[in-house]
Amino acid sequence: MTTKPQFKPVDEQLAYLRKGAAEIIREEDLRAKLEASRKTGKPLRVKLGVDPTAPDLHLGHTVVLRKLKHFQDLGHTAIFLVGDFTAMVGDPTGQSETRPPLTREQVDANAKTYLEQVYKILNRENTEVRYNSEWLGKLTGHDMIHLCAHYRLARMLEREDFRSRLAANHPISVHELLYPLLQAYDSVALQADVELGATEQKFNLLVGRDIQREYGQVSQVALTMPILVGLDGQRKMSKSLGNYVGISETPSDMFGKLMSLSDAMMWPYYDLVTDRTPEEIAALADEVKAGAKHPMDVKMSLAKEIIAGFHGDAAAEKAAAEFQRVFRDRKAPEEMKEFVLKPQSLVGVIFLESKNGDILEIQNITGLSTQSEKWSRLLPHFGIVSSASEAERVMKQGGFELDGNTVQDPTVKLDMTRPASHTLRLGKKKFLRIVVE
RNA sequence: GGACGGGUGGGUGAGUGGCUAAAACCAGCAGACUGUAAAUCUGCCGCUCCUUGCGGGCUACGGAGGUUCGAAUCCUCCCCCGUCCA
Repeated sequence: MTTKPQFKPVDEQLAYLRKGAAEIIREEDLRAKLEASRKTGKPLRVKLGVDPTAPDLHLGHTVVLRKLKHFQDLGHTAIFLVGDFTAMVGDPTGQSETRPPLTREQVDANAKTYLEQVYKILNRENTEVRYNSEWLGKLTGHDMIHLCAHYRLARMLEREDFRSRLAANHPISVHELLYPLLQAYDSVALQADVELGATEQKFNLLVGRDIQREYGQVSQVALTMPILVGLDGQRKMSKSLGNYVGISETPSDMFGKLMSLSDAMMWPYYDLVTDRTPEEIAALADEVKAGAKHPMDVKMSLAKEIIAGFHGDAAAEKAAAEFQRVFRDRKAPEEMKEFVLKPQSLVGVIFLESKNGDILEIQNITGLSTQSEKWSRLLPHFGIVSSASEAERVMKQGGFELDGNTVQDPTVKLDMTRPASHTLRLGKKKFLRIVVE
């Protein structure tokens, strides 16, 4: 029953693995490893390490995860490494120079939510999940010194982050120098054949090659994936920049965000977050160029494809239809956040009940039917603006619609005397339904 | 340990006693135009109150005090960052 795993021909595997990759160091090494594994029937050990610091995954994270999945598809061992120990060091990518150390509980919780999301891409059964505290936590002072002795400061400072920070007179803490070494040691502990990472990880991956050699192992292959540019078309996709598409977002949110990509930007997305082959993508691009296809339609296909991967085909179709409805036909979406208003007796208190049952009690709001009440004060409670000032601003600028009519006067009243359903629109994308009972 | 430079709104970064809620740029938001694009144009862009006005109040320039009618700007102490010397 247990037959030796059958690996595809090496050339075929290589072609698949090369797709979308920024760099493979070195490709000959990878070929050699693939050949050896095919001969012995022993799968390659492919490592991808993450910091359990960002529990909300977005498309940017999936680029490299998809590559890990490719290895998995080919029968190799996907090792998903949770850097619970290194999270305390913080990869010095310059973005956030000082990170507060995470507690054990935070790390565990983050790792758990991380994994749940990762399994939307990786095959749960065939994924080896490891935590690097397993071995890093056991290193003695002696071990640490031994590890550090294998690397030179000058080489460490070659790293772009360090170099530029040094040049710009920005602080570098000594412990940050440890990060690449610890990550490299992970590869030793796991006996990794291949390590994946974004291009910004190149330096760290290469340190892994050196350190493995120092510890008497065959150096891993470093495979880097391009960084996915965010929705703004400028900077790397990241949550803090707000230019991201989260993989747990609703289909319609994802759709809207993906459609806001500029036409030029959709091609890298086709490359990095869909399963289309480079040939297919090139053909599509030609058709658009020749005018045979409308860019918007091609972009819609892109959005549908991405969403289908996370939510299924039906949900993707629905999101597409919804998009047409709201933005092409300029109608309100079918589903939106809904609040139920219940005037309480004669006193000036209103209970807002959201659809999912949470009840928000708003004190001192004397009801939209009275003189003094203002929309600008109410809107922040619905969570669609952050402050009353902001709400008032948006209203003043004509970005507020009540039942299809632009309303600029914040004191306009809502008829609370009889039950009704009101649709409210703020800006381009924010909709809300208010039901008066 | 010594000498020097620096810490300003989400970011970069002006501002050396009132005219500064704080230039400029970026990001963000709204409107127009569109294919919800992108680009462009216009406006907004701390919080809050109302009589929505070039209105009132509050908060804000690392922290705590102080000088002054008045401080991001001056003084004292503290914290943090960097450079050079050792």
